[in-house]
Amino acid sequence: MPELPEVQTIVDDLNKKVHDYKVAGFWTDWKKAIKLDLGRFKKGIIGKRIVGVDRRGKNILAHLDNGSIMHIHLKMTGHLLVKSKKSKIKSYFKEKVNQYIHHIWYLEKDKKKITMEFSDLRKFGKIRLLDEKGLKEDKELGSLGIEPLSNEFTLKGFKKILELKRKKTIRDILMDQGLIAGIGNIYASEILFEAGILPSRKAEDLTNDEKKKIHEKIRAVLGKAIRLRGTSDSDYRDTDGAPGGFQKVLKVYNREKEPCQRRACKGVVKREKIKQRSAFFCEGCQI
DNA sequence: TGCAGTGTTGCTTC
DNA sequence: CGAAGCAACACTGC
Repeated sequence: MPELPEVQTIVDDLNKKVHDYKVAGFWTDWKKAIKLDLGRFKKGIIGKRIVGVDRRGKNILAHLDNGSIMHIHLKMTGHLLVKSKKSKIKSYFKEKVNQYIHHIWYLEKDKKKITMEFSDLRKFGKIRLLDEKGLKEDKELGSLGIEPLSNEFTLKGFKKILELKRKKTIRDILMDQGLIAGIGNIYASEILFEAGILPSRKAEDLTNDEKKKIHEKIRAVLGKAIRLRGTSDSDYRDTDGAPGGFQKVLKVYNREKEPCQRRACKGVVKREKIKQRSAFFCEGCQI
């Protein structure tokens, strides 16, 4: 399940792999994922060059040379794989990812031909096409909150969010895309563990020191996860089909009943359903 | 065998 | 307005 670090890894790789490539063709067997008429979508992308890729929260934005933007959301099980004749498909990659490819972009630069393939087991992923104006006015992207790794995400700004949503739990706030963009279940769990704060704590009950700690850990955990190329706890893969590395250093997420990894803590990792979703935390050292 | 669980987000309902 | 529940899917695990 790609969250900010996974999407950032994909974006960085795409900038290396598909930059300046022209869309020569597009194939799909799951039209439902494309949020406009297929003919219009194809017409809008074919013949256009990809001039850059970036992201907003968990959303991938591929900019084309006519100013329009392909907006891709991988949702829970989406992968973007870039393949050339030369690229070696690793064995762990064949197991799963390949059989769920529902969309293929055929890309060309000079004589080089590659593909970008969207694998999506559960078919929740979606693809949109926006023009420059549409991007600015877009309701969906426009409603996203602050980028937690940007310079604008100051402690002061974070405190303001907590003040605004004082009745909500810190976990809900971290995962609310309209407040802070890009954090999902995995990183919310890990951030709160590192900060030593229980997910059920209400924003209004946090001390200044605790707020500062959480703010610090948001940036530290996301930063470290990007350096490790994301978390492949279940099925995330990068554009080579390779897993990330952060799952090896997860402290609480999906580690129910394991002893807490913090030195001197005799606690055990708990899993609790909070609003239909599992929260992972250590009873011993998160307060 | 069968059914709950899984996670992201938008839509519906109250 | 906000919160809660559910649907969009398909596979895993108990």
